[in-house]
Amino acid sequence: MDKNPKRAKFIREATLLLSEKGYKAMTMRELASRLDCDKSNIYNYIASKQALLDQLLFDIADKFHTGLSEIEATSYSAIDKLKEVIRLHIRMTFDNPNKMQIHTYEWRFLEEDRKKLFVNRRKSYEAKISDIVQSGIDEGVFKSGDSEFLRNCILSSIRWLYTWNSPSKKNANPLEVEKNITEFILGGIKK
Amino acid sequence: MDKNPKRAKFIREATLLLSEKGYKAMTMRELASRLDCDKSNIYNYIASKQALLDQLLFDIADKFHTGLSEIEATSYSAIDKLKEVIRLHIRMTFDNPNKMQIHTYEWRFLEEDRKKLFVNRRKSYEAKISDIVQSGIDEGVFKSGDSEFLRNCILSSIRWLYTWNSPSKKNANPLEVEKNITEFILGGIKK
DNA sequence: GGCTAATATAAACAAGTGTTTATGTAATTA
DNA sequence: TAATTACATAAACACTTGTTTATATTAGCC
Repeated sequence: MDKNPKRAKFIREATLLLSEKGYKAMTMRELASRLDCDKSNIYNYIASKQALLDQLLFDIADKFHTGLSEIEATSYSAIDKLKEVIRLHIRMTFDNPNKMQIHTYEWRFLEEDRKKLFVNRRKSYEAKISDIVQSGIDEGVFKSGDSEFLRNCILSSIRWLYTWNSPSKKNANPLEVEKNITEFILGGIKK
Repeated sequence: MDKNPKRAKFIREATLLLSEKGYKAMTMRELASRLDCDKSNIYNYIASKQALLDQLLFDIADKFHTGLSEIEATSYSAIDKLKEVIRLHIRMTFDNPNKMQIHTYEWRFLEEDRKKLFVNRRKSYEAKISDIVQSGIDEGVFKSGDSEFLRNCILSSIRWLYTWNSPSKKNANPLEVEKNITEFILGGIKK
């Protein structure tokens, strides 16, 4: 993945610690001790603590955006597009729950300008999903309602997944989870 | 509410700042400047920053627990109990979105022992809701599935509400939101 | 081997943190 | 009026933070 294996290990450990402690509570000293090196050594790999957060957050955001672009480029129906969005989010979560946690919790600690950029991109991302929902309503396959409101319900239904650590998770594969969450979102829990 | 109006203002402002910045990023100095007083003055109202977080978190947790106890004490059907749980969460969110945000984000900054206690109580709270879902499945009114998994989907569908600040919120009253979210959880979005 | 770049170390810095102390003033109560 | 309580202020303390500097060591390459 990364040319440099030491740098890769650094990124891995930093991501882990960042998700464990949160940006403000994570210290360069603790990160260093996990990497068995001196704190000053970290700056061989990254310019600053803030740069680390920045890189991590925009990396994930980019993945979401390209993922959604691919979905938008298809000629799928609204319902199938939405299913693909659900799949995208679940895949990302299974791939790296820690990064997902960082993505949802830690963006507020970005520098002001970058934070604005991040929030704007997220807004535009979410707006596109609202559009999919809206077109589903227009097509008559989704119940009528505020598409923004529904989109929040939908994305929120998936967001908890990165916290999932119960015994029942062991037997869970992404495909099955995909099926179950899609069923919840589309049909609810009532028989 | 509070006998002491100054103390009440302090609590209000502290809650606000805590939800804005997060526990680690909130400083006693900034809190003081918002209250137009010296930092040392704060300690007339609260023993420590940690005590403030602690009080806030366990206050909300207690409200959830007593709320749920009242629901459990009824002879309602599973579906009506669940509806009441949804109502409880939405009411709490409308009453104080900032406190709700703190409740979901900031518990990890509790001292080790109190954190354990908090997490255990939350687990037991959530287990009770799983039980309601499970009994709904047993009664045959809910689709079959992992009750823990479904409970997470359900609670998550509501959790985003405290972030709600779009224009469409202005015309929203809790009752209507209650109806819409309940509809989403029970019946999904598909027609 | 010699050179360049990557990595390691230890010490220091400047800024910020929660909290305490000591001292004062205003308000309330007796 | 006197005594007690509530509130205010300024200075200091002890500690932690991210980051830099200067220097040493190692590794890869010609």
